[in-house]
Amino acid sequence: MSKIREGAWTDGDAIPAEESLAREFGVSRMTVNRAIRELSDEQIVKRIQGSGTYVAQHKYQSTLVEIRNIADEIAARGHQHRSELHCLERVKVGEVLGRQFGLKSSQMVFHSVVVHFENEQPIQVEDRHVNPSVAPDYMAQDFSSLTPNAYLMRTAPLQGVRFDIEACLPPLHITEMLAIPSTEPCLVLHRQTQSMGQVASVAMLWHPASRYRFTGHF
Amino acid sequence: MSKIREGAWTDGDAIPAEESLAREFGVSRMTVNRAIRELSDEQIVKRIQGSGTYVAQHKYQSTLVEIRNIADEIAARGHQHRSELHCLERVKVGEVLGRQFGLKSSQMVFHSVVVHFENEQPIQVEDRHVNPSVAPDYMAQDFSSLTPNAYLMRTAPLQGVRFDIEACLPPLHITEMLAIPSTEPCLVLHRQTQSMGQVASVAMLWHPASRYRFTGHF
DNA sequence: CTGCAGGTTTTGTATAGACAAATAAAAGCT
DNA sequence: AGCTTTTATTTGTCTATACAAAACCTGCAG
Repeated sequence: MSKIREGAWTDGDAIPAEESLAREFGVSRMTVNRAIRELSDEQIVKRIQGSGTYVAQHKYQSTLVEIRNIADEIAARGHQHRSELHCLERVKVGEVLGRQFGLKSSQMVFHSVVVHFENEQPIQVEDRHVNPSVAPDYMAQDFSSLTPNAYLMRTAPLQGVRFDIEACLPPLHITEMLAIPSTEPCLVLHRQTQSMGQVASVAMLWHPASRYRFTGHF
Repeated sequence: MSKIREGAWTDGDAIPAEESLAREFGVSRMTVNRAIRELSDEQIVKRIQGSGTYVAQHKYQSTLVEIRNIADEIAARGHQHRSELHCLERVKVGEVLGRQFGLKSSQMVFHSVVVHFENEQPIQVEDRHVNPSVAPDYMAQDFSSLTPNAYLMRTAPLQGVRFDIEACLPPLHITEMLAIPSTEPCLVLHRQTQSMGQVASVAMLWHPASRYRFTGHF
């Protein structure tokens, strides 16, 4: 009854009032109310009493690993975020990654390495491979002002995520970027995102054990 | 308006009809309908048109860290589970744990340490403290046949969970129980469960990095 | 006793109307 | 201009009623 907006006006900020929708579709306001309330339960729209209802950007999140910008996460803690681009290139995807992307090992993908700082302390190394057919302009982005994650989120609508978390003793180049001793373990989030029916991105996110943990509740 | 059942008739199978509830509380049937529908959305009750509404057993699970028995998890992989009880005692809760439990540091709690094996390989050290007022018979259980987790799940209805995941270099006694070198990091799940309005249990689950990872998708 | 038909109960959904509560906008005052 | 007060808009909630759909129950026919 009210799935018109799925493809249509997915803006960021406005929806007609209940009464106009009721008149437009020839149903009662209670019916519109319930429909919109259910959309609100699903976090698809946000309602503010006295103001109106606004479409919310879809925030895919699981209890634990919500797909959210590390920059936003740091900002939410009231801290300062900065990132350093260490690498941005086109590479052959290779055998192992190729299987994850569903590509032949000779095909090319984008590869970026970004280090994220929280209050000038390195907190995450983001080693990411991106499917060019999903984000063809990936290489042209300025990743000092926009994180790769944020760019992908806005470019390709997220359809699904697979991830796993493990503890690792990091290789040398990771310890250097994170400025930790080689004996300190890392918490590694391996994340594969899907978009437009393909694997959009495969990322390894390295966090120093002493400065990072995943947390959640329900 | 309809939180009567929280403490009351949590059976397995029956609730008065909407109309009787409406009469009982002096509200309209639509109001009752909405209230019960919301309970149904939360999976607290199950409704069958034409039949009635029945209270459902709660199944708490998150995408990643579903509160599930490690024994079941291992069985689901087609492997064999065995556990060793290393410790079962009453101890003073102390300062730090006391804060988590909301108890005074001099009060007593139960403490158990169990090592879980998958195909005879140690895979988890479960170091758990339990609130006696939630599970007074905890010490009398036979934890070789039933995991502490399984016992708590059946004894105390789960209301909420807080957890975090970190990477740690394990202390010596953990490396011994897991039979790993002292240089191997551990993936540590720290989990606090709530039940009957109190903190029921605080657990630290140690997993060797080489043999365990958390995984999920959505 | 079995099987089918019809009636009853119960949930599902929709409607029009009313008032409360929160926000936003406009008007008025200093 | 800056502030306060009033007004309008919009969502939140509840009500009483009506009919549809599914499951259940009862009685009748064979």
